[in-house]
Amino acid sequence: MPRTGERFDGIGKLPKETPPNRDISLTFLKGMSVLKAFDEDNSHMTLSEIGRRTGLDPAAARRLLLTLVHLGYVRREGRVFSLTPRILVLAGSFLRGNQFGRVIQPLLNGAAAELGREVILAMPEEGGALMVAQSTLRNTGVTFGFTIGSRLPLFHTAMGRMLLAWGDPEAAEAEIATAELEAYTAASVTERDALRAAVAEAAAQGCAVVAGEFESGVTGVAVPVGRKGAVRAVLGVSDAEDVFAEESALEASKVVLRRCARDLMQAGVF
Amino acid sequence: MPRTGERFDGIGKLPKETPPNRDISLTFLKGMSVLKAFDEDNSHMTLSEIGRRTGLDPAAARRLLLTLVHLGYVRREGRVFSLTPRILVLAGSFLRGNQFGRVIQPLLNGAAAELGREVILAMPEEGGALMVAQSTLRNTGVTFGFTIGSRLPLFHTAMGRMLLAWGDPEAAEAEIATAELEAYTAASVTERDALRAAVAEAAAQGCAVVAGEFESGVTGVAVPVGRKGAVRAVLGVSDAEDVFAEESALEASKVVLRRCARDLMQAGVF
DNA sequence: GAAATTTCTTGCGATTATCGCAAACTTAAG
DNA sequence: CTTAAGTTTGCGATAATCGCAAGAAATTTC
Repeated sequence: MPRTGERFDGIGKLPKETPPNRDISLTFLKGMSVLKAFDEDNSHMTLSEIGRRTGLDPAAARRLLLTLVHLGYVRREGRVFSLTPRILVLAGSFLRGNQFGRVIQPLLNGAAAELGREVILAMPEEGGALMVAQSTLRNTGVTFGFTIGSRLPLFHTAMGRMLLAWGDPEAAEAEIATAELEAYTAASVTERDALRAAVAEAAAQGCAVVAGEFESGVTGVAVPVGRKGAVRAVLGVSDAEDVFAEESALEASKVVLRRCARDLMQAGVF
Repeated sequence: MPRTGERFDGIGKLPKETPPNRDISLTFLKGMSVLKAFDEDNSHMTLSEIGRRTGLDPAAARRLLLTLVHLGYVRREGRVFSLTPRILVLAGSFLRGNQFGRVIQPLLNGAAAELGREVILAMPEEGGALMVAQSTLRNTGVTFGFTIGSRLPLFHTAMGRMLLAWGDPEAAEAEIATAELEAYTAASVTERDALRAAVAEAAAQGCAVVAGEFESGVTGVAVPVGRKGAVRAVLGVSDAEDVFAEESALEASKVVLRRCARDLMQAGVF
């Protein structure tokens, strides 16, 4: 008998093992993969596109999609489907449920005011640093195009490297050893040993400074939030390289960010 | 035969009609209701709480929950479940997929710089105005505690009233006629006829001004984005009442917000 | 500290929701 | 106009899900 329908474990990920786990709902899994199929580069999709992206039968994809439409998370205009803002309600639940509005945001704003520079908070997330909040001071343009929910690369940003350095060492090593290294700029470090050294340096310093490896001419500074080995988040700022070339500016950033990190811990939100 | 398992249509919402719609996936529906069960006031829940909130059998709730844990959207610490930041990835997909980072945010910041005051963008969402973006200038403290994904009431905020006035008139009337009116402050208008008049006024003016009905001493100003009768969003600012008592400040806000609304339309994002 | 209560987990068989196919139908492309 | 691609619907086989109920594990109460 030809098994056409296969176990399912995410977008395009073909079933390798088949653990008959009765505690995981297959249908829900597939539904979520349909929701996940909408990303920055695929915000508007037709049914067959979604079917292809998720590896689902068009008929199945359609039913899950219609369920999402029914719930109001997806809109349908003719033959194209797209997310509605309702998805932000879920995000808002996370943000406000974790005191982002009342506790975290003011602390970020305070640090940003001191530094005169935008401060960003990111949390670890599957192969990246996930932006979860940013100060509402003045947008410097450096982080142009990035919003809450943006993912920053682990290897070539200060925030990413700090997460690696302050998290589980084994996980970091596994990441460094296996991930494919993409060069964003000419300055991007793409040798694994050099990356290990950079991460070790950040671990030793308790802060990471990365210059021009993600965007040319831009330097990032990041400090950890949480205990070493159990990092909960990172705080970071970025600005033109020559700004941080001055030692005092760099030092000031570290001091303020560290104090902010401590305040976040003391506020009990991390 | 005792029907114990019932059709399902959301949190706590008991099944009224039972359309055997083959195009809606029941399991997915339930799974999403588990996800939805996490909100601002219930960010950390135990299994049985979730079961109660969703009306699901504990066993079923558990399986759906474990599915979410498996996917990384929910974390489990002992017996309490809570959302992880991964939920923000979905939000980010919506935001960046709709040009929020690169187009909308700069326009908002521009308007905010002109006004020296935070500008908020909200979209219509089931009985409320959903905050989808805010300028990153300086937080005035007026919107303290509100973040992306926050829902503002329809009746007692300028943004909400503008949405009512510029959207489908029948829907607005239905809303006004049936919704229960909650008074946030002593100034809150709670008579339906008075609300109808206020909404009509906003429709006539093409902008809404609401003073102290949501927060005492705070006035909001809002203008629509989109065609009348087919509003896509609203732009708003708020500040202390006496600030807007001066006619020139009010006018300036309207002018800048309207220009921003026009730019948003021309940018093709709405 | 033991009993009582609530909560959580697991197994199971009945039920039924879901699946993929294939055919009908629609829209786009050549 | 013909061909191709995409979408919708029906259908029956299959397998996933369901609620229950019993057992285990906490938590609370006395």
